[in-house]
Amino acid sequence: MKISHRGEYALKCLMALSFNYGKGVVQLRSISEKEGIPYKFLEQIMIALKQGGLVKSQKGKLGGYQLSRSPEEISLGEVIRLIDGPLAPLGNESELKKLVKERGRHSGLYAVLLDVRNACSAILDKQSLRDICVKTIELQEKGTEAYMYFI
Amino acid sequence: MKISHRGEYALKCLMALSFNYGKGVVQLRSISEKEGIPYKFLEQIMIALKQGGLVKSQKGKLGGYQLSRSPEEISLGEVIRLIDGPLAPLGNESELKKLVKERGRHSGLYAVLLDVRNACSAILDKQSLRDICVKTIELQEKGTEAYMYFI
DNA sequence: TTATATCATACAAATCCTATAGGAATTATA
DNA sequence: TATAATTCCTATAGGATTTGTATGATATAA
Ligand code: FES
Ligand code: FES
Repeated sequence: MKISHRGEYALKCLMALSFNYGKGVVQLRSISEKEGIPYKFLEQIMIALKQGGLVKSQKGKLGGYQLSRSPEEISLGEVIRLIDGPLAPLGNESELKKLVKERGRHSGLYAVLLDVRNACSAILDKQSLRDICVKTIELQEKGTEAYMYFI
Repeated sequence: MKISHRGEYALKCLMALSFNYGKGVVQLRSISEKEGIPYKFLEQIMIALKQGGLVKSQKGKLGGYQLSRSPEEISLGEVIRLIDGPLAPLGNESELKKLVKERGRHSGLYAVLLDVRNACSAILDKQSLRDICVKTIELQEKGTEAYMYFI
């Protein structure tokens, strides 16, 4: 698995929406500027996130985006799969399983790669956007409020 | 991390050399045909593996390649790093560590990505080429000898 | 001398990624 | 109603990366 710029932008943007969950919509312009993400590029990413059911939008003036579920119901794994594909170093879970079962000349190799994909999934499917918020806040120095986004 | 065709070819080729360790050199033509790897592409990959110190070559007629260390002294991690770069979903270990320590707006996110890279490294740096040989043989049906390469 | 292999570089083709552009549709507000 | 601000949608350019081919040089066993 590899996280592209596109994927990193998506994650950062969703973190911004997580910090603002329950406070209405946030506009892309604001996120784009704060995170240094090219505006028109971000627009495309958000369309994908919307089609994937992670965010919902409000059109028109004063429109914007918000999470469509609470941050604790969205895992990192779900985001990364949506934007950058399977969480495996090669192929995907079922493909790797098949290669192992075929018992070919490299089944041992694929078995280890399947272990890797399972280890990655175990972490990324467990960590929710909310967990990341908490972790980030914990990592801040006491007294700093760098994690505050748009309030 | 993502394993490219190039990386997969390298791993398969090194497995062939592992199964033949101690029996002299193996020629690329043979590996290329058996594994379905484009011959001239494989040549390039082998040069990289040689420069990385994983294999040594014998030139001229009856030449070929062999592992420069025993299969148990070469880890999957070392191979993948050499061909496809760092074992992290984003950047590399020291870069991720730095991003976490900076305590920026996304330190929590990078902390989890560092966990992922650590999980991947833990597996791939531990598994040696010999381990893969053993695993592959174990996965074969009794009586089959599909793992036998060039004997 | 010949056949066969590695070594090295250059380059072509295809694919993927990043980013930009232009405009349509929608909505709040003056 | 007019205007401004925003999401929505598609096309496409440019660049980077990956994959593979071509050509020839060099080394060595027979
Ligand atoms: S980071 Fe690629 S599968 Fe784990
Ligand atoms: S497979 Fe990409 S870092 Fe684990």
